[in-house]
Amino acid sequence: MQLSAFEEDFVQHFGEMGSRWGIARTVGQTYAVLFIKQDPLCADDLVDALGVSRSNISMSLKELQAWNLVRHRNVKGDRRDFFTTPDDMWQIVRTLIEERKKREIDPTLTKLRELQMQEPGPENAYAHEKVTEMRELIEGLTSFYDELNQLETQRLVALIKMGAKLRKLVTGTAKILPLTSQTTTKG
Amino acid sequence: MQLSAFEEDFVQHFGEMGSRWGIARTVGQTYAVLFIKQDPLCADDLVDALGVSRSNISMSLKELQAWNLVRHRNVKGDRRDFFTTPDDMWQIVRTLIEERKKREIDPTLTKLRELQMQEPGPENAYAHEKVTEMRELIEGLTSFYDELNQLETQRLVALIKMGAKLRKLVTGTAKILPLTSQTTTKG
DNA sequence: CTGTATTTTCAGAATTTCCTGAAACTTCGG
DNA sequence: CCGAAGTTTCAGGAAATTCTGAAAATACAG
Repeated sequence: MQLSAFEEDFVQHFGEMGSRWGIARTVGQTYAVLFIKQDPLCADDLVDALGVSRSNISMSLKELQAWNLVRHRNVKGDRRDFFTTPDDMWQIVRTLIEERKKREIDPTLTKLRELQMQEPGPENAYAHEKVTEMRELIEGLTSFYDELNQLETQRLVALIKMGAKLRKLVTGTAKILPLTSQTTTKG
Repeated sequence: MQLSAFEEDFVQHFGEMGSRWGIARTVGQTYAVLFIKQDPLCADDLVDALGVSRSNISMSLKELQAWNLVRHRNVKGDRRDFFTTPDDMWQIVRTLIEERKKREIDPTLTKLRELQMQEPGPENAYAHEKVTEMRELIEGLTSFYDELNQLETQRLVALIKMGAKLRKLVTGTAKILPLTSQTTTKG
């Protein structure tokens, strides 16, 4: 399972970006190989393509499976496990955002809510207020995300393709949404 | 510059989340202290509050400044530098997204475009196609982001506050956007 | 220019994260 | 039940990242 120069370049990039994306080098490369190759691959194909240890591939695949980013396919008459990436790229985008939200945002939201339960002594009045402000902002953003996420992919694609029209639509909604809720936007 | 138990809890959380957010522990904590304290603080206040070295604070502040997440304020009659976080939380959100886009998405978009410049040999036909698919998806998403980002904060807040209404609005737009562009949504 | 207060730099120590190889485990045909 | 093919686990080594302390740089009053 040798990679062409073209594929190699693509795969290397995913390895290098790994640390910025919060995943290990090999995890990124493993995903990249599965993405760019049409046929399902088994673990040994990946060892061969990436030149890393068998156990590293095993753990990387496990992590990708935990993130729902690879699929497991049994090939009849072959005992080995074969893997691919899901075909629907939009599903991949949804999964990525969902997983990042789970890891990067939800724990903080939980902590902020927990902090807010406490009765603030007078010394913490300001801090308490800032925690509220941050919590409300994050809650607003995540509800917005939840709304978008509920749209079927077709509509989401349409919305995203709107481009410049979107701004006009929202601006044109001024009558429906005349910014009356300014009491809460003290910033 | 002692922190109250409440503040300490908040600051610790930002330290712990740091690695998930792709920033160093001290950078996260430094930001958290500046965020939760009303008055501008100098480097020594931060050393005191966090119990880390002076040089670590210096580098963390430098990094936060590079990200435009802290402001630098000169206090008259005091030679030291004082720092705060910007008041407008929405500006902070915009900055965070912008910086992450710059670090996590733009390099990949550049790489995908670069790969696409190459004439694909027949062996790379599939890979070339997948690169195109990924590039188009990312370009679509980033244009959508650019559109939202051009909205003034007030309108953005209004949009985000719409909640459930948003879905109806977009769905109601079906006549304006009757999903005619299905030729491109082969997924 | 000198002396003092403050900030920055950077080599290497400390810590964390990632990867490997050996061993254990699982699955399945015979 | 045995053996072979395949997979997973995990302790410890390798690599990368973060932090520290000492020294250098900067800023400024006198």
